[in-house]
Amino acid sequence: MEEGGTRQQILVHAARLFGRHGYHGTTTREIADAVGIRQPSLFYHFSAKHVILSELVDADLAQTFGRLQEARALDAPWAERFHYFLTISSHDYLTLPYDARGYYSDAIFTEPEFERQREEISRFHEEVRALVVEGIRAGEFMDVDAEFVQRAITGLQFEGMRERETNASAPVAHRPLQVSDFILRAVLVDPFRLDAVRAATQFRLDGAVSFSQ
Amino acid sequence: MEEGGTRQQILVHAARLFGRHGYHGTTTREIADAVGIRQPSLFYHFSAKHVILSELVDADLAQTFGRLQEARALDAPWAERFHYFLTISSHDYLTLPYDARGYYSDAIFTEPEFERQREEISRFHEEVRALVVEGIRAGEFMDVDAEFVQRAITGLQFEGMRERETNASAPVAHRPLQVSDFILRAVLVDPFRLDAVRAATQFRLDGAVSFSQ
DNA sequence: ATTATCTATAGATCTATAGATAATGC
DNA sequence: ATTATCTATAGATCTATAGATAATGC
Repeated sequence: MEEGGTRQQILVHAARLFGRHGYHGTTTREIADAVGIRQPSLFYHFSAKHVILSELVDADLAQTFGRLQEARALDAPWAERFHYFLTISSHDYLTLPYDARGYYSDAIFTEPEFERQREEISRFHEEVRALVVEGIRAGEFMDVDAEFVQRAITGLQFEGMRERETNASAPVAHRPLQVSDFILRAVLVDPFRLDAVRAATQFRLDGAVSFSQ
Repeated sequence: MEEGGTRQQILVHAARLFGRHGYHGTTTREIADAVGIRQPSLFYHFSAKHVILSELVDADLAQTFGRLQEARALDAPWAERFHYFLTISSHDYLTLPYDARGYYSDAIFTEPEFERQREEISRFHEEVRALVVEGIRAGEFMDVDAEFVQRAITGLQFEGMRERETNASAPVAHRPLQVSDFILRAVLVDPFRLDAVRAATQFRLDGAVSFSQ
């Protein structure tokens, strides 16, 4: 085997290009040029163009699902679990070698070849909403519309990703905490709990990841 | 003259298709089919495909810029001006005959033929950030990162738009207030001011537009 | 004459396949 | 023999133009 080299380069460059110009706005020739091979050579590594995007999305979803379960399993108030999930998942995709999420903003998942991804994304959103509902039931969150909050998270994370693409010099180090702080402050029954909640997340991440803020 | 009919239909259907499949994911044939004319007949009304998107974006930007200036000119605390702007502009694009914003999510504005739009969007974002900074200076808003807030707004509004497309039965009537409430609560130094701020917006809109909430 | 459509098609892509070629490993 | 590339190209688009046609208005 000893793959890695070219195959990984294709994924990295495809992710960047899909993020910048959309799936349909990126040609297989452009990806190949970026990698430094001829266009047909792509098809030795991937059977079709859509398989490249599928693989990127699958990897991203698997990681994010894992983070969600990790956060849910914490023995802590729902606000802390939610804040932790938002911080760690934002951090994840801001530090990936390629930019996930950039390609989510394309309205690509309406197409039949991405049906599986569409279903998984929808299952993921369901689980995020369930987390919000737990917080509401526990009396920690306002009686917000869970779907709205889930959409707000998606919107914020997409924008965070886009920033990374459009503004290379952006100080992304404290973005993950900004995302989670922003959302928690908007939903907490007692917004002044935020400092303590953030401190708990920072404590959990200490050693593993370091944030400036 | 007596245009209107076909030309307007092209704009409406193109907007819907661009929103659903992206600019590059939509062909001129699909637009024409939706309108009920042959593909080349599009070019009698628009000199090129990109002119259709340009016109849609221009109309949307002009309206939103107008709303921003209307809000800035209010004789009221910055929190109220900001809340009013967010509510009215969200309401605008949720009630348009076609879905603006859907096509913003495509990473289309990196292409040279949309340079003017890119510049105007960037000028618009600058003005939004300026509004946030005024609120911070006045001591009404937390010392948040204005760029982050501006991006949060963009993200939330994109998602609101996407909801409209993917979920036809969604109760969008109260979405505008949800967007503005969510953001204000996240940035207000005193989150408990929100009820009064929202009431001021509702009073301003009374008669003009009606919200359920 | 003007307006709005149509058919036919040029010319430029774009994805994917076929089959050759070179390098490496047994 | 296997792995990874290449050249050449088929076949399917996709945008846009050329020029014909029908309907309306003077």
